[in-house]
Amino acid sequence: MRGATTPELFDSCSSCPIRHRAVCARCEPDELDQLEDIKYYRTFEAGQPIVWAGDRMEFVASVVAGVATLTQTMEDGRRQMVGLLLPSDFVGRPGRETAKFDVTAVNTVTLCCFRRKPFEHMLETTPHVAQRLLEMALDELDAAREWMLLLGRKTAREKIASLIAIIARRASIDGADTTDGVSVELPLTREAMSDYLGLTLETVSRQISALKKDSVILLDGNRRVLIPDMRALLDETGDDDDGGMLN
Amino acid sequence: MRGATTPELFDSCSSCPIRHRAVCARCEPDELDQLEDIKYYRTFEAGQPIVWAGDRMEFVASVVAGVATLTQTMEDGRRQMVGLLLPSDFVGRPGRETAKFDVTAVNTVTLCCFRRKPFEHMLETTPHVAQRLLEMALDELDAAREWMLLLGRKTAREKIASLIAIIARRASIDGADTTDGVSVELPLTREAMSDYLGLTLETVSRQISALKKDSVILLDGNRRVLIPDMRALLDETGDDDDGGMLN
DNA sequence: CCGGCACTTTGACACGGATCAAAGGCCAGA
DNA sequence: TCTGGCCTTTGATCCGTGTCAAAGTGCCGG
Repeated sequence: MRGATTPELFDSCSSCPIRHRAVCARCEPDELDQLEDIKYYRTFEAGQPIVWAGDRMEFVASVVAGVATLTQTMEDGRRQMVGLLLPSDFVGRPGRETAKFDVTAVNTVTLCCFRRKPFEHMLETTPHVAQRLLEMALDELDAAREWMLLLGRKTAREKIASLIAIIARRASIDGADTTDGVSVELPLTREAMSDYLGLTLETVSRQISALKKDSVILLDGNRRVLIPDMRALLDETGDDDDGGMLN
Repeated sequence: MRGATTPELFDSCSSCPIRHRAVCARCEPDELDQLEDIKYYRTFEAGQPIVWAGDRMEFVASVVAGVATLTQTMEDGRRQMVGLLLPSDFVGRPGRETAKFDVTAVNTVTLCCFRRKPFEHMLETTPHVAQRLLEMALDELDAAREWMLLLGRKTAREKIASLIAIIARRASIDGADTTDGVSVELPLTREAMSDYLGLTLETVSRQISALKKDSVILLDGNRRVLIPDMRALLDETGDDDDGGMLN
């Protein structure tokens, strides 16, 4: 998941065709050449599996465009999302032979893939890549821990409010005007939201309706959400801070 | 949290007084000198707070002995454990000024602390330390994701069985005989278990009683658990694999 | 324009776990 | 040995969310 990384890093390496934080920030030209040799792009359509848990992983990758999910499934079909991958997020784990989770495209996804073995080699020889990856992994760990609080202790209503707040925050990273009403496109179906939140899709639907009835949110179609008052939404999340949404 | 790191790494640097994976494996003598300068030990008694969320963090640390927890608390008192820290686990985050979670000693805890600023400096100049920390962070991320499945989708009974299995696995890393019955000391109170699992302590108690009634576990006092048949316990966890418990 | 399909909403009811309450162990200190 | 406090167990009841069912909505292709 994308954490609180500085936008400058993202753009600091404009000569790199990847233009991607994970491997691009602070890259030297010869390192970029090295990357060029081992990288390739792949595109996946909405709903398509990217990897299945247990598959052999030949690559690690960066999400360039689109949204993908990381999920775990139990034998009887119970499913839990454990990662939501947005552009700039990293897929795969250096040093791991077989995937541990299912990765699925939510909409059209473009990945910038790196062959795993050479990428691992580069990790060992190019210190700042390991440092950058460490930073990203720690951001994800923080996000995972917030998510654990949500899963373990929040009510269905708080979960929905939190999810909308999380998506709104990410969508408005480059500071869209927050003063009077924010509009967000939910990239997920009700079912995917339920997998994220540890609920059923019926409960998700009911709680969204309830928040609408109470004018905390407005719906435009059933994917676009209008937030008339961000403060009011944040009050519904159960969090004591604003998650960096307010000034 | 401790992941599937090789025991060799732990012992590979016997000259290092820290004898600790995070910073010790593959250390060169001069790097060890550098570490010596910035390290100090601290001990905390059972129940004592180690840091509060929001506190300024002057150090990062390794757990040398004892058990500590990472928890988040909501305004109304709802609490969720988000990390269980055992010996060799890492505390704190390089680059972070203020703690994000409460850290509490469960029993007597000894930390090997490193002053944060110099440690961060060493991270930048000593590549293999960043690589090692990356590996540890990714292990923790995997553990956090398993935990998310537990919190979001497992029943109370499955949660309890999973927790006992997790503790049993860690306790018997150096291959205690698994063939006929394993005995594990639970380091946590029922309340701490409930914080781990996203349950109430009453439910924890009831489900432990139920597993006992069904002879999946036996109790010796109420902290020591005997597992007559590991396979039977693992069947109760809802997981499809054995989590590396069986041969 | 219509039909079909996937997604969503709403309703009725069931059930697992929370809540409230009280009693039972266990250990440290007097 | 007795006492007080903390942890744990057990019981009764309640409520939030899951489950099952059916109807509504919107979109794409024919």
